[in-house]
Amino acid sequence: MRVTIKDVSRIAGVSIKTVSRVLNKEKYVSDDTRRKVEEAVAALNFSPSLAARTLAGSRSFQIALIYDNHSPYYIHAVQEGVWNRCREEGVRMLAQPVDIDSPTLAQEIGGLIDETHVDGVILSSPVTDAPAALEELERRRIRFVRISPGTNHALTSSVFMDDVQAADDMTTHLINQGHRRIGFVIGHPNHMASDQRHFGYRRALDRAGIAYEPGLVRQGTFDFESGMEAAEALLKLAHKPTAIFASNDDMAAGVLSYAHRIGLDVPHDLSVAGFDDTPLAQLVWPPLTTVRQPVRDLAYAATDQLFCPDPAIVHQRLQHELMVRGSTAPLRKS
Amino acid sequence: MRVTIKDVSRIAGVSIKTVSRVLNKEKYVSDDTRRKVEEAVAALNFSPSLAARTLAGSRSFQIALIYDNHSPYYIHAVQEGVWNRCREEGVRMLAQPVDIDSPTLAQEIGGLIDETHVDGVILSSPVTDAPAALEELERRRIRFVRISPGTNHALTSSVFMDDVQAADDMTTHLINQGHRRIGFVIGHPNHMASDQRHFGYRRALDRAGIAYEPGLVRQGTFDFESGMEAAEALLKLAHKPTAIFASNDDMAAGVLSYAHRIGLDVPHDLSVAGFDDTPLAQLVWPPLTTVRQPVRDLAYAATDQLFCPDPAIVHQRLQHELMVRGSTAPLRKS
DNA sequence: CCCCGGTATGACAACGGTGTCTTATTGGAC
DNA sequence: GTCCAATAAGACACCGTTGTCATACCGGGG
Repeated sequence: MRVTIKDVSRIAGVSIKTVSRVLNKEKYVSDDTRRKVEEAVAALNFSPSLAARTLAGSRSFQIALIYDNHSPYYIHAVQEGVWNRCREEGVRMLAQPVDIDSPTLAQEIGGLIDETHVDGVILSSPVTDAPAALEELERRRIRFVRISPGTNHALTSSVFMDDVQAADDMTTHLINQGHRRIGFVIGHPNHMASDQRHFGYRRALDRAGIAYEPGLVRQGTFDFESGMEAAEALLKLAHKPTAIFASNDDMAAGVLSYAHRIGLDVPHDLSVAGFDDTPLAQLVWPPLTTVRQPVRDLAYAATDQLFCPDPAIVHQRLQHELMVRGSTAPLRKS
Repeated sequence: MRVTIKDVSRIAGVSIKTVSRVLNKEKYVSDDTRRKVEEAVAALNFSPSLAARTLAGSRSFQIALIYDNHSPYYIHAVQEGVWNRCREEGVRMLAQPVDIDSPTLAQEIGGLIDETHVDGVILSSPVTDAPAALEELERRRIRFVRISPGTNHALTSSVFMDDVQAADDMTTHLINQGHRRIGFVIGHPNHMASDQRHFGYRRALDRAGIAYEPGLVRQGTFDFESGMEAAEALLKLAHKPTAIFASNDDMAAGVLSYAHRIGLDVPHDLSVAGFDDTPLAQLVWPPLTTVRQPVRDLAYAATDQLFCPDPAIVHQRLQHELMVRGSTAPLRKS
């Protein structure tokens, strides 16, 4: 029924163990033998049983990607990045959604590891900051890499981008266009990134010698709705902002929507900037100036680190990119 | 190091085999023994090795979800549905992205099955219609269920929704609001659903006694850009449509965007309808009237069928839902 | 009282590979 | 020519479960 190493070894005229050696690219196999085995493998279209390899060997050729993020775009990008690196390595990816607030989180992760013997784990934000998850992984002494962790940076290897710098860059972009009154919409309070983006905004203002005005800053929750509300509050001010920087694209879309509704012309009456460069950024009019998070690359780099034989703790920062589109423009001299 | 059945059996004071029986919920275990084993399992926090179960037994407690769809929303919803059903069953889900145009598609799928011994496969559209994939699965005699297949309906079990009826319903909704000149933007030619939605549009017109005008129908490609272009073409007609029905939300957003740019008031000057009910539908102004595809439910139902012990071929149709929002309105008497 | 089917449990091989150890064969340094 | 390290390949146990078969007990019908 199933094709096994035994069949391959028979065809190639060598021992089972030698076939195993070829499969695992071990040293001490003659070129001639290697070729014979490879031909037999191809002829039989043989794929080794992962279950058997896992049971007998010390590797499982599987890693787990654990996530709890409700943005399909983000998850999709992460999966793609991890998957791409896995494919190069001939390793399977187990995608594992979890609920970081679940009281059984540690148990679920522990069970996953015991059942599947995964060789390593990728943690995607915000699971990166769930203490229960981190403790469980530590206890099991399994290697893991975190994508965009918010806390405990020293703990493990991680890859991330600099949210502070990115928000600073965007704010500076607006300042360079002549804006002085720049509104800001803070992200969801649960997200580490929200604080960092807020801080980057302040830092850029400081450097430009512009006073930070709390009245120009509103709390949002990362959704469209909250962007609209923030825009309404900001644009009803007596001394209105000439630009609004929202901490993510959904909220920026909300700002845009409200601005249109009250008849403002974006970008000439009001510049609007977002963050994340989701597809949405190009599905609104005008297309949003925003910050591209290299999510796919982060995921790829994280997986790469997981496969790296050197177990040193490494922190890798990837570069963000300012995507300047139609929603921001130089301040009109009025 | 690792906790095994042996440890459990020692603690519980029974044989290895008996523990196995409890784990697999087999008959012929006394209540007393079962309880003892369950206590030992809990005490040791034992999770059985999937690799060993797979190797020794006839099941692998894993299924594969194979997809090649570039819409993150769709994939995410499918994964969620499949995952939810798997979790109930205590089965792992292997998410496997593929490229349906790859010449090695069959080999990849074959390799996946050989390596992982998955118990079954869920095929998500459009992999559902890749002959190479179907042949390979047939050859391996593995059970699989298809989500929204476009062809070969008789071949295997499947779950789907009625795209024709949904497009018919939406068109009828517009007709009921008094519209007679209804533009239509066809979806990507590679997608089976495109034809069906187009056909549903015609059917509704027919039934209402409205002539089908090819001039009111444009080819699109499911993306924002093509929606804008189609809108431009349609709205430059001497005898303009009063409503435009786009085959998906992205294109509808494009229509909306173009309409705004030329100063039309949606929905009073023009009604716009989409299809799919992606989150985008509520991130544009006004929010889109669209059709909700029950993607998550489809995926859940498909997985349920996969687990169903009865191997009969079943076709299950799930109900769509018309989401009437702000982008459509009764025709203004002018 | 004996036999039998239903219930409850254990012994043991097998699943398909890898880890470890052993053995044989080279080719170069002395 | 001898010795040794490097190279090449095989024998065999073992990984942690499940499938199969054997065994023992129990209660009821003849």
